[in-house]
Amino acid sequence: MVKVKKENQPARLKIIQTAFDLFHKQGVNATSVDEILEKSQAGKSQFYYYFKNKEDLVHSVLMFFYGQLKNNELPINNKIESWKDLERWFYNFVGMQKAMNCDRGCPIGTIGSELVTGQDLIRQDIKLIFEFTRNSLSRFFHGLKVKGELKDSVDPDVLADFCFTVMQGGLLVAKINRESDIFENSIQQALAYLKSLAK
Amino acid sequence: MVKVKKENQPARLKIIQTAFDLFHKQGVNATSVDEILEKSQAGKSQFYYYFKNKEDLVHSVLMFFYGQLKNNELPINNKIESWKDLERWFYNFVGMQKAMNCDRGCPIGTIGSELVTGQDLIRQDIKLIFEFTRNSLSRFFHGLKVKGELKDSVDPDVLADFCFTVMQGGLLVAKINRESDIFENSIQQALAYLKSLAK
Amino acid sequence: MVKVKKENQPARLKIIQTAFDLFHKQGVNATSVDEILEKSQAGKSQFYYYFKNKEDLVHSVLMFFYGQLKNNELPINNKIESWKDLERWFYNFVGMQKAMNCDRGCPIGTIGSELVTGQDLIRQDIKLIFEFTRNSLSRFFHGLKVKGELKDSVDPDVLADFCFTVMQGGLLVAKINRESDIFENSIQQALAYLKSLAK
Amino acid sequence: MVKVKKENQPARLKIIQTAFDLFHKQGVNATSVDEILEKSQAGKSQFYYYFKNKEDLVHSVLMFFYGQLKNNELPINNKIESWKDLERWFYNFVGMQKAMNCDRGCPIGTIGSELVTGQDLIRQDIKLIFEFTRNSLSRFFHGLKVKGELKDSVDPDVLADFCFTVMQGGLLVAKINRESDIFENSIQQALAYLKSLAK
DNA sequence: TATGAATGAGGCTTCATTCAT
DNA sequence: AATGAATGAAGCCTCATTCAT
Repeated sequence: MVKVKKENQPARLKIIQTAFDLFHKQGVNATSVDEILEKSQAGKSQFYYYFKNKEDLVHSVLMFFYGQLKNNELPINNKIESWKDLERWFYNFVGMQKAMNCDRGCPIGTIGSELVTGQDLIRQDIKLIFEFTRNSLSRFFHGLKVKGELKDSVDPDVLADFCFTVMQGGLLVAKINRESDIFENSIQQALAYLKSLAK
Repeated sequence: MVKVKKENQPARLKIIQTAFDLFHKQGVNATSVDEILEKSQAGKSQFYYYFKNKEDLVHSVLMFFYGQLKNNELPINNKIESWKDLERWFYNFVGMQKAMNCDRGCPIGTIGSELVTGQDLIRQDIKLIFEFTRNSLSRFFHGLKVKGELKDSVDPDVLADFCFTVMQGGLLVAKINRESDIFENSIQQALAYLKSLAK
Repeated sequence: MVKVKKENQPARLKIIQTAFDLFHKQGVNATSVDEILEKSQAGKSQFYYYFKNKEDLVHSVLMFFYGQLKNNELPINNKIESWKDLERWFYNFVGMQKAMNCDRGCPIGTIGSELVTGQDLIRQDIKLIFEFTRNSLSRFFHGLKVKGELKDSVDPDVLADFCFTVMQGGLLVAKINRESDIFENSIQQALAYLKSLAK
Repeated sequence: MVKVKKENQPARLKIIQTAFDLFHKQGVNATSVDEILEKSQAGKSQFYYYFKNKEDLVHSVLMFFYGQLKNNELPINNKIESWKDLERWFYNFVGMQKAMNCDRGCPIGTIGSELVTGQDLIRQDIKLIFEFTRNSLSRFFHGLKVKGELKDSVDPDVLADFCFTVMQGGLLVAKINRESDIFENSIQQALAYLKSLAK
């Protein structure tokens, strides 16, 4: 049987959560192990007890996020079952960003943006998370199609890609501009388009 | 007679170009001043003769890029005058990315993604570059509208925002995935939408 | 049981003692962290494990000195209880200086001389040390007065200030001249004056 | 015939005056050649045209000061001819220091405090300046003695040393404390003593 | 005289990581 | 399972000085 780690490792969890927040705020490269440990009130050697190295921490952070995503523990609606849900899905990102004064982008995209050739483990982690999200969208459009509520010509997966791209681009641009209007304009156009595909 | 300074500073130029390439490849934080100097074959203190500090270099890199952009010295078509041009504009990014094995994203977006609160100078630089690009798109849609070739309800600026967001999102996602299909799918949908707005 | 930390940090102590000696010899600004580490045989990063930065080291050095001063661990007699003690107190400085070929001044005054606006922590440290020394003198003169052995008109604190000033000036001038005769002449006059105040 | 340099070398003079001010404010070691040049609006190479190196600049600064001192171009009264003059001489230092918020000590003493073994040229320069000052005092006390206004037992040179020491000590302590009361108290005592030697 | 560009050593500090206990 | 101490490479930046013109 698998050990239930989380309950017995509060230090590990705290480190992961702190790291996630700092990575989100300032990226991986700008975040030192020391800063993570200081903010998570953990000792220097706890880190290397729980994680092989910094990259392993990034991996763990992503896996932790992925676990929360799958278990629906995040304030992201990945059960998209109606147009209303899709709208909510989009505007939820805007809302989260505004709640942070448009200071941050997508936590995963931020990490992904720093990827360089060779970081294949982390790349795979992010792809996994991205795919999960795209699948949520995909399922929605597939469902519409099955129900005959979408034009025959459209490919549900392609629509999911489109939504995902607008979301990522919007979050990045809003973070840079510290203003979400471009993001919101883009969402509005994307939704207008998608709805135009309804039958 | 006025001295033309830039032409007489090959070292400065070389540093900027090398830095631009390295920032594009691996981000600002992962690029050390030493690496830039080594790759640009410049002496250690040349750097601080020409630039106040690393941030000033980033600023200079962005201003250099902005200058090239304005002078049409980049392989980016910012004279968008037809739907064909718009398509080319979009697919140009795909092509550039593919030429680098989808190893990199937008050079400017990559720098922007690393921004943290307080880096206002660099933020302004990037906003300037982004605005210039959005203006190119905006002008095109404005032109269409003036000519009566666009539905009355649409706002040209909003369409520009939309295109820009798709471009940024697509570049980021393609870089992370090391594959451009999601980007291409998104472009395809974006173009389909935009053309649907034509009268 | 409470752990006694300082005893377990030989590296930290060694660094402080080495730094004190180098600061005394050549001042703070002329002493590099590297030199301190080399001479104290400590690894490069030991330093920043124990001290926040160079200024923190200066602070620690001064606090260490202050601790020694308070605990009477220095070859400075701060129990001045007789005119003989006062004489010894003065000539002790001459003796110490001569033992170093008049190569150095007051270790604390030397640090103080390099102070610039804004270095308030270190300034306070030095003021603390100076005050402690002036208090030793003050107590002596107060005692005399209480015993009726001092003219009524004199203020014991002012006499302490006077002694302290002569000491600081003498140490500085002797260091610069690499010769203590001016210092000794001044001590002689100071003592003559002070004794003339006795009843 | 000797060339009159000063009139023809405004840059050199400006550098020296700027350097003097910066050395006074923050010491020699904390003052970089670059800072001097920036503040004196001189080009990099003017410096090495006029001065062999930084040490030569310090030497030149001291010689410049010495020249001013000898020519009575400084707000320091070195014509001490009465007890009133002596008082003025002392309190003049207090006044100058207060005018700078007790931020600085003796410009020469500050440089002297940074001296290390081997800097013999500069040491000699400072000794020269100090001697000149002590001579001013000496002459006054000698004069008194000749006139029979001083007790027979006193040595005028020793009294000069005493005054000088109090002045140097006072300036240093006042700079460190950013307050001149200890200095003033010491002057008061010194004057009381000296006057007590009058016949 | 005067200039901007170049040099390279060395400054302070932070990094990710490992060791001994 | 956890600790503080240690490591050394590397980070950014400043220094005094010299060169070519």
